[in-house]
Amino acid sequence: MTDKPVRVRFAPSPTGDPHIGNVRTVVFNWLFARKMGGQFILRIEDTDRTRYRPESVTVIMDGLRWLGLDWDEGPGVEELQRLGVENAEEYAVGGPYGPYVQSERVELYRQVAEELIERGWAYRCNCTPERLERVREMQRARKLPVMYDRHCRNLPSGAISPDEPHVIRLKVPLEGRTVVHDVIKGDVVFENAGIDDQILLKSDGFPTYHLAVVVDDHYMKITHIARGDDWISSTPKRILIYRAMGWEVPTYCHVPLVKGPDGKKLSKRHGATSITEFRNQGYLPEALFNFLALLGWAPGGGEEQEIFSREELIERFDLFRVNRAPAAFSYDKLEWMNGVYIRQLAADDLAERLVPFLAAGLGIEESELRRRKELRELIPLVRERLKTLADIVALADFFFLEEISYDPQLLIAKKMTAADCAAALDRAIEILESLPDFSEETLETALRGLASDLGLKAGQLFGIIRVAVTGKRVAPPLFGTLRILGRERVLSRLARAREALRRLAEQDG
RNA sequence: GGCGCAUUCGUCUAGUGGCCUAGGACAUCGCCCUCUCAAGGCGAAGACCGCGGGUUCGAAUCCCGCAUGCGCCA
Repeated sequence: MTDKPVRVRFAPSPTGDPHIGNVRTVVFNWLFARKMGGQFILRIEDTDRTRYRPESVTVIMDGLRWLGLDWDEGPGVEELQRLGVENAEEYAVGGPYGPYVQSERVELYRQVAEELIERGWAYRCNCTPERLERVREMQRARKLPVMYDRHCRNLPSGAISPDEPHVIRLKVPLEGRTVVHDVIKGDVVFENAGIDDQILLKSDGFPTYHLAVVVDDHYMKITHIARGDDWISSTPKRILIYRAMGWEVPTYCHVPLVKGPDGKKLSKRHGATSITEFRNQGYLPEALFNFLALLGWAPGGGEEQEIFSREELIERFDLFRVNRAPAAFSYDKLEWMNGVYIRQLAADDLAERLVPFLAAGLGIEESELRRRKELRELIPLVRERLKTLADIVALADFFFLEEISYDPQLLIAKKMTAADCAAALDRAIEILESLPDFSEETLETALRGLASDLGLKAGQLFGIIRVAVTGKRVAPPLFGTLRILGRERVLSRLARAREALRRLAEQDG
C-alpha cells in the first residue's frame, strides 16, 4: 500500500432507486474517505443503455444527499444536463478527472481495448451468437465449465478486420493463478484456467462493465475499491487488465452482502428496501446512517456504545475491520434506533420534520400546519411515543381534524354501561365548564376528584374522556391533550360523545 | 455443475491461546412507574462458540476434514 491520498468511489447504474444494501456499502466508502481525509467520488455508470432510467440519477443523488453522503467529485452541470437531470446546478460538483459519466468516456475505453490488443492481452472475435450458443450447449452436455472456447484467440492477427462487426476479448493466461489480495477476505486464489475470455468491448463499440470500471478507476486514481462481495469472482479479470496495461492495482475490500431478517436476500417481501422507501416511512437520515454503519461493522475494543454521531463514526470507523459474514437487516433494531434519535431531536426540529407526514396523512397544507399552535405544543406529548415520523398521523390526527370519527362502543369503560358513561360525561362537562382555567394541574385535580365522587377508578373515567376527545383508546397523555385542544373543542367533543352514549343506552334498554 | 465466500444468543455484535462458568444491544418475558400507549428503571430467559478430528498444560480463538448457508458463472 502507498501513502497516496485515499480515493474511493460509488459508481451506481442509473437503473432505479438505490438498494439499502448498496447504500450500506456507500456508507462504508464514505466513512473510509472521511476517516482517511481522502476523497469520495460519484460516477454514473450508464453504459447499459437498455436499463437506463434518466430520472434515477436524481433519485440517487437525492438519496445520498439526504443521508449526508456528500461527494467531492462527480458529474458537473453539463454532464448532468446531458443526462436529462433537472436543476443540474443543484447537484453539480465536477472535478479534475471527469467526465464522471461513463457514456461520455466511450472513446477512452475503445482506445484501451485497442492497446490491449497491441500488447497481446486481447483479441478480436467475430463468433456469432448462434455459434456461441452451440458451444455452450455442448459444454453443458459434457458437463464442462461453460465458457468461451477461445475459437478466435488463435486466428492469425489481421484475420478479423477492425472494420467488420466484432467484439474484443481479454486474453486470459491459460495457466497459473491470479490472487486477489483482499483486505477483508484475505488472499483469494483463482486458477486462471477457470477464468473466461471476458468480452471487453461490445460490437456496438460500448465497453462492458468490467473494462469501463477498470479504465475509470485507473484514470480517476481510485486507491481502494470497497464493494459487495458478490463481485469478488470477477476481480481476477480486472486485475489482469490492470497488469496488462501496467497500471497499479487498487486495494480491494469486498464487504459481505446484507441479508433479509430471514437470512434470504433482502427483498420487498421483507419491507422497505430502497433508500427512498425508508425516507418515506419516516426514518431519520441520522438514525439510518448510524444503523447502516453498524451493520457488518463494530468499533471493537470492548466499545459498548451503539448510538454514534456522524463525527464519532468517522473517528472510529475502520474499513479493514468489517465483518466477513453477511449481516441480516433488522427492522426492529432500526425502529428502536430511530426512536432514540427522535427523542434526541430539539422540539422545533422534530415539529418541522413531522410537517410533511402530517400534511400527506391528513390532507392539510404544510403552510397551514405550520401556523397551527398545536404542532409545537404536542411535541412533548408524542416525542417518546414515535418510532417513525409517519407514526404521528395515527397518534395525533385528532389535534388537527375538525371532525373525529370512531366506534361509539369504544366509549364504554370496563364494568360500566352506556348509561353510566353518559352520566359520568354529564358531570365531567359540568365541571369542565366551570373550571377557572384549563391548565393540566387544574384539569387533573378536578377530574380525579370527579372520579372518586362517582366511585370510579381514575382509569375508567379518563378512558371515556380519552376516547371522546381523541377517538382512540391509545393516545397521548390526557391532561396535556385537553389543555392543547382547549375548552371549547373538548366540551363539544364530550357533548357529542354523550349523545352517542345515550343512543347506545336506548338501544340496550 | 464449476469456482468462491461464510459459520459466536432469534438478530446485530464483542472476543485474535489462559481475564470466557462467552460481554453488550435489539427483540422476547416479568416486575416497578402509570390515566391508555410509550419512554424510563430493575430483573429473567436466551450461544455446549455449525459438526468431527487434531496442535497445545490450556482453544470461540491455530491446523485439517465434513456439513450447512450464501454469492458468482452458466
